[in-house]
Amino acid sequence: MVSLIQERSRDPVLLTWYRFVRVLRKLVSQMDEPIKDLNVSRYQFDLLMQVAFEEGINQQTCAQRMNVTKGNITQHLDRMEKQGLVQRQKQGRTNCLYLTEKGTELVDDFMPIHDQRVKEILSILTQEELRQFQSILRKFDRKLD
Amino acid sequence: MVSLIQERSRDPVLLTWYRFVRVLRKLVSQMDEPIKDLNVSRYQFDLLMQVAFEEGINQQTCAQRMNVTKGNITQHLDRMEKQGLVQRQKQGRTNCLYLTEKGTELVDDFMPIHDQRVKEILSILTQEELRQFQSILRKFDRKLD
DNA sequence: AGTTAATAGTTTAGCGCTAAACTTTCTGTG
DNA sequence: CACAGAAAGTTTAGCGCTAAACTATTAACT
Repeated sequence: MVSLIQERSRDPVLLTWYRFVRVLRKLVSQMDEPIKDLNVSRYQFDLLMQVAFEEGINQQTCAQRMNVTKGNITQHLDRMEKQGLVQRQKQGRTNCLYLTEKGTELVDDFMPIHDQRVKEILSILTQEELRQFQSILRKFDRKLD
Repeated sequence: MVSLIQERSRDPVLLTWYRFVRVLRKLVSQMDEPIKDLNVSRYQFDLLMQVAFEEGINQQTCAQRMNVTKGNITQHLDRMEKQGLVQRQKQGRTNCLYLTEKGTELVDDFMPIHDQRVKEILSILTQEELRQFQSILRKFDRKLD
């Protein structure tokens, strides 16, 4: 048994998988750092960006675009509404979402920092590697539907 | 402002980032599926694999190898010990971890299925792409320390 | 119009994870 | 030897996420 497990631990495909999981965890936590200072998480910021991109968007659409459940959106909005970043406007059964002034300010201030951070991390790849990376991700993306 | 945001939404580097985050979420949830049937999560299974790989390993080492906090390991072990999959053996201030019979059985039964699943997902990449992917991940891995 | 379906949102229980404060045990140095 | 500090584990508060059951509104069909 032991030898089987040790053999397994040298399998390049499995090693790639574990590295993938590990790298993502690191990447995401790196991304979170600068946002913590503003008392807004990366997830909340992404949500804010959705609303900034399309004012009046509803929660369902947000959930679909961010690939999360609508329950999750509800929870984040609860907190963000309390923080005065965003507003729900009930229209029948749907909620239309709008940025408050404070929310708009935060997006304006932080978007460049956020983007800079992403680019800084991805800048370790060459043009060619970035192209390869995109193509690989697209493949996964298509496969996993 | 709107035009700036819309311009941003076409930036290839940012698009790559968002795709990366999205793809990982999908990949991880795919990986979880077959494990759910056995009442063991992927994380618990990975932990089980650590113990199988090195019987008598301690929690701290597990935490380091899995890139998680030791508090997290404590929590998982609590549940897994209740399920009778693993045993703690206190030795001074450290806990030595051992698989129970049930735990060993689960590893034996499930390891091939788990590995098959990983390989199936990664098999959409060509040899060349897998090589590229590994090299890209290694770069991130080194950068993020 | 009245009943059935689907759709939007909320709630709740629970897993996964962290950070930070807290025991307990082990060094190491004067 | 004693006492400071490091190291291993535990606890707790809290965020991020899901699934599933729930409410409320709208659509659709006869």
